[in-house]
Amino acid sequence: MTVHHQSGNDAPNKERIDAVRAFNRFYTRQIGLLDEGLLKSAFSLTEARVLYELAHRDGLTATDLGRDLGLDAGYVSRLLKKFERLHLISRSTLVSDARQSSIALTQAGRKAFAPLNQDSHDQIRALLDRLPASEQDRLVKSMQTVQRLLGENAEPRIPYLLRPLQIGDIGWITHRQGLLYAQDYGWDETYEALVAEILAAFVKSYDPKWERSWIAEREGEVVGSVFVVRKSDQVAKLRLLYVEHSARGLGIGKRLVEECIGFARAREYKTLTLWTNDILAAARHIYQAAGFKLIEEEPHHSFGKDLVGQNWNLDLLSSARA
Amino acid sequence: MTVHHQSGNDAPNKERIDAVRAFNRFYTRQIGLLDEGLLKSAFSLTEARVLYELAHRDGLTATDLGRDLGLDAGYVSRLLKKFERLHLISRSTLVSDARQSSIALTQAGRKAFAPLNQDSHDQIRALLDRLPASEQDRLVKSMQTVQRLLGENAEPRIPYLLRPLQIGDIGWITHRQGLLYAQDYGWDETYEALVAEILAAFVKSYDPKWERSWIAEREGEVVGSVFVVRKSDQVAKLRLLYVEHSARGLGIGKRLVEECIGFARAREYKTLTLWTNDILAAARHIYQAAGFKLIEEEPHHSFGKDLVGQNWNLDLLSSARA
DNA sequence: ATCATTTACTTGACTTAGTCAAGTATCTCC
DNA sequence: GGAGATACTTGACTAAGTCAAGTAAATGAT
Repeated sequence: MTVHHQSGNDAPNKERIDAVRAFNRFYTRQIGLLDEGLLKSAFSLTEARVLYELAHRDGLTATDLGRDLGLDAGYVSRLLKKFERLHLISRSTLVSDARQSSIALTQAGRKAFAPLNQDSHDQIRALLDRLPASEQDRLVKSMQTVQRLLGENAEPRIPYLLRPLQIGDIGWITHRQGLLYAQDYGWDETYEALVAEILAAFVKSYDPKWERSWIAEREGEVVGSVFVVRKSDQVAKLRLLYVEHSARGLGIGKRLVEECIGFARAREYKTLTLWTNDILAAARHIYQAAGFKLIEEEPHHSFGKDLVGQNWNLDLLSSARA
Repeated sequence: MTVHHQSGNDAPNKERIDAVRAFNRFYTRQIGLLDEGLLKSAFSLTEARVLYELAHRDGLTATDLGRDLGLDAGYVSRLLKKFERLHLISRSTLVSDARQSSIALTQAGRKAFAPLNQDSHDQIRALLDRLPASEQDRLVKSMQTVQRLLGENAEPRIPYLLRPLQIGDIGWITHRQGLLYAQDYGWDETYEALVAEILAAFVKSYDPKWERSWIAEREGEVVGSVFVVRKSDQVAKLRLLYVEHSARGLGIGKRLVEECIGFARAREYKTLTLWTNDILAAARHIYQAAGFKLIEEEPHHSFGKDLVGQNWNLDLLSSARA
């Protein structure tokens, strides 16, 4: 929870490295324990891993197996030969490449794999059973985070999605904005309080016909948000736009602002206005690109800093539609 | 972020089990990859693990090693014999038990272990280097969560600690209270908004001489909090007491209330008052035990529910000191 | 079209890491 | 003082995996 200003230095420090090493030792042992429980079967651990892959993916070749499980090619060859002898798999030479064949479990293969699979399933179930549901969720979430961060960094299928406000969001957004602006610009706790105040008022006086919020979610995590509130019949105000560092470059900020403009236009507001500070350069670029014009600037002392506040307006009547 | 009401059913569902199994497969491979990189050394993987243990812990016996690393006793015996032959370890029979001996790395042993250790360190460093610092932190945090949840559930050395408010806390507390009361009692988003409003006001008008907050932290995570605000010269008000489910039973609620009482007494308030709802039984027990008296009850409709609000007072002059 | 190179897989020969069971010395608990 | 447990050792063994050499097919450069 320590707030440290952005250092710009991403070098992994010793504590982090040691923590990862400690986890590796821990999990080596953990996997060892789980594997012990499965050793009574007729198959070795590696054989079971191969069967698992075959049961869950189609059209694998010997090379695929070796690569994905980290096995020696010769060893894979022998394993497959053994499986073939036991009629657990069938191979069909690929038409595209006569050297390779596509390997599939036979009916007998599936039957042999089933108890193995069940044992492993039961074992993990027993492991989870020791924890209450909320902790099970935390465990799974943490594992997925580890996997995503260490994995091939494949971009998620859906880069992000927008959804309306849910319970827990306004606290979360307050928390993140409070920390973010403290880290990036050294703002003090009064900014977080301001966010809390604005969001509390938004919920309390929420008028669904004239006001709206968008939460950007990525892989189940909130990575940005924006709010539109009614100032008058004619004027809507865009508030509290933010995007997490980790989700920048995906066009989320632009998209959020576009949603606001579209909503304001649909509700036939004449003007969309917003207040921001000149140091927030990334946001300013988005506003400018969307057609907002700077109306006035004024220095002020807030959040423990000397800042320059800016009011920007978008004329919804004259501005061209996207 | 889905809010589901407490089901009371902790049975691990299929998705969770599958997610854990997926993680195990992933990490088996991950460890395999890391191990490959270390195989050029003169020591086998298991030998390296044994050396690591010996380098980091004192007074180990052969049995300790076998148990902690999951190795066969005979195999450990042979490994140690080999290390002894190479003068990497020395054994000294325990005075308490002539069958066992305490094993320690010799100077030569440390020297042999150093490059292994460095390689492993460098490898993890390279792994982390691919991630920005913020993601490195998330990785480490997630790993620690996994380790804690799957580990021996050893109670942390320090069960919890109290600290003052920091940036990010009020948002976090709003988030957690919003979700907690939605899950447990079905309260709607207006409760979260109320929390946000109260906390925003607390920060904005904070008077350090007369007001205070306590955040309970456990293993780096916020697990509870309470606030005392000034109502008048004579009267202080305790607000927003909560403790996470995962941290209940540690006496944190009681301790937080005691801190409030101690503070109110030290500031020579005459009365400590609080408002709560009758369904919050756990909190009520704490207040009663601390000497609070129920002053009045009143039904009200808030947070989407019919509730019974209660005002409780503690007379700080007449009540006995703890 | 041809030939060198690479890739996919196979096979024989081998080693290593680990298991199992039987045995000795010592300790613990009645 | 003796039955049983524990800490380690040792001999006999084998499953698991490696390495290198080889074949057949595909690929890429001329």
